[in-house]
Amino acid sequence: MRWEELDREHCSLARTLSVVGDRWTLLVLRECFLRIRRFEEFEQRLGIARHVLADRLKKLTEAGVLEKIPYQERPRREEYRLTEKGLALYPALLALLDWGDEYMSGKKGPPLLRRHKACGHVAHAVPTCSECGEPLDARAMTAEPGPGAPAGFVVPQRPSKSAVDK
Amino acid sequence: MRWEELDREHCSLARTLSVVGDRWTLLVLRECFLRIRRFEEFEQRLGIARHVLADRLKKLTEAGVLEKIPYQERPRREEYRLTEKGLALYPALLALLDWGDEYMSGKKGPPLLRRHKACGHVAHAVPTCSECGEPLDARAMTAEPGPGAPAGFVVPQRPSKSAVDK
DNA sequence: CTTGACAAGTTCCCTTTCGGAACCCATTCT
DNA sequence: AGAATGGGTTCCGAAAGGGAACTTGTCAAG
Repeated sequence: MRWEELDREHCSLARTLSVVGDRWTLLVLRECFLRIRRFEEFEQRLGIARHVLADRLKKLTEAGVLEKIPYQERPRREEYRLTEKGLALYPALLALLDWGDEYMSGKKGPPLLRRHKACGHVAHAVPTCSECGEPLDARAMTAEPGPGAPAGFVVPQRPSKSAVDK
Repeated sequence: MRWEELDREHCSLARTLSVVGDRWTLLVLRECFLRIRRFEEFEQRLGIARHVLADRLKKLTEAGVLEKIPYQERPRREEYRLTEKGLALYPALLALLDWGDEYMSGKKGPPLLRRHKACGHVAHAVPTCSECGEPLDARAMTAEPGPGAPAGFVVPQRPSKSAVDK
């Protein structure tokens, strides 16, 4: 399977990854959420090769995650800003960040803390059920085919037949 | 910046991406959460080149996200299972999945629905504040240096100086 | 008028990684 | 003995990435 085929997969994760599932893309988005908007700023902060940066910004723009907004004419210069679609990636970034804080920090602890403006506490994100509000974990959900499922789609429900689930 | 340098970055997102920030790795993890555990199963379901799969499984195992568990001796065969550290990636996968459902589904809607066992409803994840329980979005948080911050670390707080924030 | 600076790319070359297919190896089945 | 099974490794050509130099449009300084 190639990159270009990913977005035709019948899987929302695969489709998401066709947009953001790349080495640099999520780091570019991290910068966007930190209010970085200009080509040179991205380049200097990330140490990314310029043509790779140009490619990622172009793809993110085409995907509707970023938009180019002119901030001056003559010479025309544009900066990149998150769209609504891009802002909606925040929960995903936050979840990855929280995992890194928890499992990848050194002895000293996480390098960056996030404080919830509304309550004033240093906080992390807890995924909760949109319907009942209870916290969710890996085993709290079951999968089932949805309206966009291809014909004959099967959701694997059990471990490999000869394996005994612990 | 190269791959190998990513895990030395003072950023939890970069460190997380040094483990899972690759084209295939998150798809391998998707399969893990669907209870796929064996080399051949991963290969057939993903259509990934075998040596790339071997490499990703090795790296995930070394990172402590998966562990190899023997399911038979003579010949010795092992399968890959999520560790606690791996299971803790569920919120991140779920957030990416939900974003894909929302923004990348075709007209027909998402291909796979997730039902919350506890309440019985089809649901998605809502990130909420660990301290006050309110839902979080992109602008609800501020960043500040934490205990693991490098000396002289600066959190960008404002847009580029000449830009007017909309 | 020429030179320089700036921002945002683009081009070039060389190295690394990937996709696809073939091959390997220990063990069991027929 | 020969084929099958599971989990890899090896090889090749193609694609992507790293790094540096070059381009373009415009203004400001000398």
